[in-house]
Amino acid sequence: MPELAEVEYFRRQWSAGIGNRVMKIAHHADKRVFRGTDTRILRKELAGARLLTSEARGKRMLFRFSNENWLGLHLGMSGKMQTARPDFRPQKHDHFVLYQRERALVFTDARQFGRVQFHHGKTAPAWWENGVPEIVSAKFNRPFLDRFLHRHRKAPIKAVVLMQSGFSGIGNWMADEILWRAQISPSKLASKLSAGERDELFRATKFVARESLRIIGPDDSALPRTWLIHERWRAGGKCPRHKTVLRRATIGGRTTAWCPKCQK
DNA sequence: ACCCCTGTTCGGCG
DNA sequence: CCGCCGAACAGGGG
Repeated sequence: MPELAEVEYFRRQWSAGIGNRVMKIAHHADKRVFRGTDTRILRKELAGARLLTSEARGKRMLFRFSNENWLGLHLGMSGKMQTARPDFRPQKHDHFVLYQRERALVFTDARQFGRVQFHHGKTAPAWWENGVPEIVSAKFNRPFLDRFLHRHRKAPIKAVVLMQSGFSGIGNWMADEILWRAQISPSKLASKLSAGERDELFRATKFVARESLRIIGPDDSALPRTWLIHERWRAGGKCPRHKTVLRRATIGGRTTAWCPKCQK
């Protein structure tokens, strides 16, 4: 589930712990979510540290703790976060739990495509500063979009919209939503978009990102019924505009749903 | 049993 | 060297 909006939702699930100290940590050290991270150091440094702030950029999250400690989280395909009672007992897929006096901050990820990273230092870790603009920021503008489309001109637009180096936080369902709204066929090469289509792509990208972030919840149930997301996985799913049956194919390596009538 | 999956990385290849 | 593509990762669900 986790794309930009869900990531933001899950990030906030830990906000109740801000200002509070970590008393104890539970984790499954040998699990893939800790690849590249020394969990002994993570445990040692975070124990006793206070959670200060958190931020999300695209699908990535950064949690800042006292004593110059930083925790990076990525939810992968199946990651979730929650705040639980302080006597929370981790189950099989609860790979990382920070216990505070009054609650437990839980990171769960069955498929383990997600990731837990740790950094100790005065400033945010190097991997946090990747230079990719947030979609809702002014830095994601037409010149940036046009340059990005040109650089990836030989790829189908669906694949381009999935690239985190340009469309920070956009995943499969948001990409389909954006292209449907912009009325662009997902298989069209980036170089083939007209100026008008680039305009629509820009507007749709901003709109879907902003609206999703505003409406955020643990799933898609709060999103408007007029959005494509409610139809895209259903057998016989129809275009919300004029009820044409949606088409499906693998494009850019991912299952893609689109309306053959309005997306050209 | 078999197939599918809202993500990312890596090696092959053009 | 650049960049696209498919495979691999791991587990749950239809």
